[in-house]
Amino acid sequence: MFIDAPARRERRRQQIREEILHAAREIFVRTGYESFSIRALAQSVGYSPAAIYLHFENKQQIFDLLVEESFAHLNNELQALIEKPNKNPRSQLKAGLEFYVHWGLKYPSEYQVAFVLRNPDKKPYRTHPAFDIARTLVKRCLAGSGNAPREMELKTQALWAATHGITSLLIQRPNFPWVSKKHLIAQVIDSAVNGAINSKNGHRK
Amino acid sequence: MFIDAPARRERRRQQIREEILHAAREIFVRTGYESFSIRALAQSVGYSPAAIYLHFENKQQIFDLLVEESFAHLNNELQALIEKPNKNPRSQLKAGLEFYVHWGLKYPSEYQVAFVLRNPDKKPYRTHPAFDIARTLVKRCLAGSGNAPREMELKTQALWAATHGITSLLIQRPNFPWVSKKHLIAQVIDSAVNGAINSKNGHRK
DNA sequence: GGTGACAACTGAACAGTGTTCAGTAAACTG
DNA sequence: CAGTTTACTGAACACTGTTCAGTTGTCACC
Repeated sequence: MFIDAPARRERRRQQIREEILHAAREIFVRTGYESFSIRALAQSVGYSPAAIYLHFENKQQIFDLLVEESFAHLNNELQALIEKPNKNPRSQLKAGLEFYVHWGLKYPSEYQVAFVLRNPDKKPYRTHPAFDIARTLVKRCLAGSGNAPREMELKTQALWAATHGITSLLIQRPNFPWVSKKHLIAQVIDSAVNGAINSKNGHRK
Repeated sequence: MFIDAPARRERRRQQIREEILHAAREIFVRTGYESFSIRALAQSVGYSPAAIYLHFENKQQIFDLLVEESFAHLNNELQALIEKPNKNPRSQLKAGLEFYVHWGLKYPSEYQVAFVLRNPDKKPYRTHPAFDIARTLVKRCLAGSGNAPREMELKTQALWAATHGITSLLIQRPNFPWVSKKHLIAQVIDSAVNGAINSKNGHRK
């Protein structure tokens, strides 16, 4: 034998975990997190409901894993976006924020679970990688401007708040008579960025 | 008899409805909407769960009524605030938005039910009175500036988005390491307002 | 005062939900 | 082959929102 049975079993376990998660994601995006049920998940993978709990702690953990995976993708794409060197920091920041909004609209269920559902005091608090990226972008914009770290953090948080606001509203209220989603996103982000980063070379129209 | 029995009964019914709603609000604000249950409500007013359905259509309707009532209060207070004539429109707008945020933080459960929960396509869409107030404030600020109605609407929506963003984040993530809630609210609102209303007499520090 | 109509209310049930646990069956180990 | 470990299930628990047949109490009319 080249691989011992314990390792073989562990591999098999991992395989099943992923199979369950895969099915979970399918149900999750198809029916939304609100009607996602362990029983439906179990049935879709051909297990009894109890079997799910041999592989996962509880329903919340499954949500967390799905969301984490999705946000890892967002993170990668954002990272790639900000590594393009030919753009100035300011428009890179804007592009990043706009990308964030569109990503949220593309994966509304993930976004909702991540940001909209109650998040009780679990964990000391892990900041989202996307937020870290925003912070470095802000720092780039404000490099050599004499801004204190505290102030940069404040501005990053303000940027996030505004961006989150338009994202979550567009997700939650798709049928509100928005005058123009595209212009609205641009308006929110432009205002927030202008308010955070003094537009030395900004020109008001 | 001065009052006929049907009217007497109807009055009694109304009284009970209000008693139930009162108890519902108490549970609602104490335990949050997530753990609000018809059964708990029934027990707290000394009825069987089924009795609740003689007075209300379903759980959602009870939520709706509670939220509506709360927002009516917000609306009144906002209305009073904008009728103070001694302030210029711009700072009135800011004050209104700040008031909105603080109101949301004061009544987080109501705010969540109103804005955070899925709102499927029911009704053609009733805009919130608070939003209407925001619109008139924006119009006041931009009076005689040559802004088209569409543009004013866009700016109002953008203001709302940013304000909602900071409100909902502070509600959902009370334990995030916010650098300063007070400054953060101010930063978000200032940026949004500056971005929406050209600051003729605005001075950057 | 007796009787029928109607309103208010309840007990029990239905169809769900997340989660646990004793017990079984299969797989691996010595 | 016996014994241990692992994977899994059936059934149950404690909930949830909601419905409905049946019971009680109140009122109006004869």
